[in-house]
Amino acid sequence: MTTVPIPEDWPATEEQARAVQEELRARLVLDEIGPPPGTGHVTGVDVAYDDERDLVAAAAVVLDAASLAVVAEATAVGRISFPYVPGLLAFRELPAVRAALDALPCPPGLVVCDGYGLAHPRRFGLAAHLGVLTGLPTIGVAKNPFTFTYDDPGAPRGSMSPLVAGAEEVGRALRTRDAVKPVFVSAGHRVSLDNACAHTLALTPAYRLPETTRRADARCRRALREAVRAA
DNA sequence: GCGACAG
DNA sequence: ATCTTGTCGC
Repeated sequence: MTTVPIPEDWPATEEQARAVQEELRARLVLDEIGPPPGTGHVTGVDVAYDDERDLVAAAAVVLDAASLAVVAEATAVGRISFPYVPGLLAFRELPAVRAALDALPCPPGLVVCDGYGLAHPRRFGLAAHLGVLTGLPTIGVAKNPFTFTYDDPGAPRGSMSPLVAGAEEVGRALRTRDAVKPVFVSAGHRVSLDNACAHTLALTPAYRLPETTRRADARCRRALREAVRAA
């Protein structure tokens, strides 16, 4: 387990945070397909909080993309860097996520975020932001449609429908298990939406949520309990 | 102005 | 995200 550093230039206000998003958005790479599913590494990242004690814990869990076996993992614990504000989630989660990724003993490959990438008010959600900061290929898989709309996909696993903002397709509602509520996939950095959906299906052989996020969620919660116990 | 709103 | 009991089902 490592410690989370809060960057010196981290925004202190929502105003500054929004300005950072507008600026970094220009560096987002959207013309790459990304790595093919089932090869190399796939890494899940997630964060847990204890607002009372001002504690944050993040985990990065690396899976072998073919077998979905855990290859490596790392955790980071520190202080909360930003409040939760819809549209500014990245400023709350990124310092901890980056610290966990930096502590990994091997390359993460594709990174799967718990949240959105392009599907965002300014088209620069958590996954897009993480991708620009690290250069890594990233995608976002969220549990809720946020402010976007969609038509319910067909019942069979693999069915999908566009997640839209007005007339723009910002992501996709993807059914990962038969007749179970869909997940909401969006491209992050250097990965196409089609490929992001293919990866999500490859990561959901048994549950609604990707194995990457399930593993990372369990791991960061444990790291948080241990940090609370020690504090 | 009011309500909704990833995690 | 987090607070929380039982309960239905494989």
